[in-house]
Amino acid sequence: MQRSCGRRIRELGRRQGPVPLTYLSPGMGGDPASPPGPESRLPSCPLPTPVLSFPLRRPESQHAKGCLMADWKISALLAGKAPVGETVTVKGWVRTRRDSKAGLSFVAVHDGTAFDPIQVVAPGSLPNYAGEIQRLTTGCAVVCTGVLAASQGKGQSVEIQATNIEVLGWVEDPETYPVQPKRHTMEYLREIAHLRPRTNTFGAVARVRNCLAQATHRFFHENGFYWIHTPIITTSDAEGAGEAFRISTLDLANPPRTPEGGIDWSQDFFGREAFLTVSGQLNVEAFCCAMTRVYTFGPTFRAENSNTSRHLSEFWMIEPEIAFADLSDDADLAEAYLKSLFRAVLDERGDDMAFFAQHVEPEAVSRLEAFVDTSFERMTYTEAVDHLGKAKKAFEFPVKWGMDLQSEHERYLCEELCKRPVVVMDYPKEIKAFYMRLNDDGRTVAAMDVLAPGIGEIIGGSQREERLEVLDARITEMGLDLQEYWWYRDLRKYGTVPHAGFGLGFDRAVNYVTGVKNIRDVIPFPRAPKLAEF
RNA sequence: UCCUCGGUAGCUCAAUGGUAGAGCAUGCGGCUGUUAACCGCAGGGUUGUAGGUUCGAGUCCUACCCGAGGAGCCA
Repeated sequence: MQRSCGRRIRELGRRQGPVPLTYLSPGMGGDPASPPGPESRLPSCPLPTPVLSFPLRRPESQHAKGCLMADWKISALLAGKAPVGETVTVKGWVRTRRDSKAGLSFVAVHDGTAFDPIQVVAPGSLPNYAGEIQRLTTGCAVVCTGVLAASQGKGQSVEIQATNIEVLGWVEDPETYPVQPKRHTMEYLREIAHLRPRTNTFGAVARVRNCLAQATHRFFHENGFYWIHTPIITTSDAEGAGEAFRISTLDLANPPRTPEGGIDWSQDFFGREAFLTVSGQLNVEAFCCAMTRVYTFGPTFRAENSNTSRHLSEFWMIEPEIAFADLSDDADLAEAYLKSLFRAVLDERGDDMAFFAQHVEPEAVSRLEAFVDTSFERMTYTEAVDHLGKAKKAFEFPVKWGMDLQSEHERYLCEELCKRPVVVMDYPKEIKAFYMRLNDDGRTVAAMDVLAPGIGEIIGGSQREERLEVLDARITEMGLDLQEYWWYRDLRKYGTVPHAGFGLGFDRAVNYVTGVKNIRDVIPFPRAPKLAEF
């Protein structure tokens, strides 16, 4: 069933015709326009080589050149991609060293390509054994060459019988090297954000995060979406999505003034006030109303003084937008997308997920498996309020129609009442943004929140108001300036169509998948109030 | 930003208002195809910061800084 990349590209080029509102899972391939079957499956191209070198070199080609060694990814060696007896070289960092005075040392080396390190057996006969090998400590950078062998000990299938170990980088003061081969708290690791990628926990988080990002692009690509690079800098601060960071090149100590005494922004870099984006949605709607299926995936900035385990000042958001679609289509998309993400992690990062299940969150794997197999519960806001009113649980805040749901209410719905992800739809218009489509009842809008057990609101979305006169009324009603939205309103003047979309907090998705509780521990270098050291 | 709890060795944590300690890590020695190895010895401290109460403060009080949990804002 393996197919060449070239043939696959030709086949993709042939695809035409309508794309129905059904969603494929990444890796499953398949053309929705044709009946499902083996022929429609398009396996993704296998990664071409287990070696780490770039440009890519296969071990065989090196042999052909008379070279006896090749650089291997540790993940490939642990996966049995190299034959026992092969001479291999790995490059990485020491996790632990255990000595045997009988004349050998065991060095666990990791290179970030897999959760597990590989065991390098260093015999006492190495010329630098006493001088260097026995001085190796956690964190040293090494190049190890030797013969791949079936392990004599327990705990690993293969190991490297070293014939040469070169130490490239020493740890200059092992006593104060912050990463020790022991359990560290996440709070401590956060203070050494430049070194925490070397820990097994954060390495696993980084690989899972990458897997989710790749799976995101794969899902949208395979379903006919275009990735739109919406701007980071915006001149609109009235998007209703929270406080924005101002950007300016004016001299803060001595800014130009208007006659009235205010700051004269017309002399600033962009000739007007400018901010970091709080959402790419409004911009991506312009491309949606031209290209049908689009999405953004990039950083987003909020200047809120939020000190919680769920908020960052700089975070990554994914915002798909689909034309000729309503709220129900939007919910379908959210469900298909989330399931494809989690399926990818289960398929591709079993080693890391096993670690999370063992040490971080016992349910990490089982709840993802359940997630991809069960459909989301769906209910209207009005039904949700009903359920909450009948709940035997005592809430700190009373439930009343018209009020926004509190965290405790959302948790009850998905964790206790339904025990699965829940999509709550059709909220009172007073508590939602101006661009959400007014329902026929006149008092609710076509908004939805996806609530996931253990993480809360992971997706917020809506059908957009495509009727100009209704949109204008909502903008005015909420005290906003019509003129500020002139180009957004143009989209309704010229060939308007029903469309919908949502925003997924990417970092929150990583929280959910890994079971890591704090959002500051699933992003490489977190930014939050009073936190921008690295 | 609000409420609650916390900050002691490189890390994780003990210590009734009365001599600051353990495990791990590090160094040295011992032992072993080891598995966060194990055994022995050693070094390692302005108890978050600044004040205050007291004969005496890690411990009590005040302010500030930092962290955690919860809340608000939201993704």
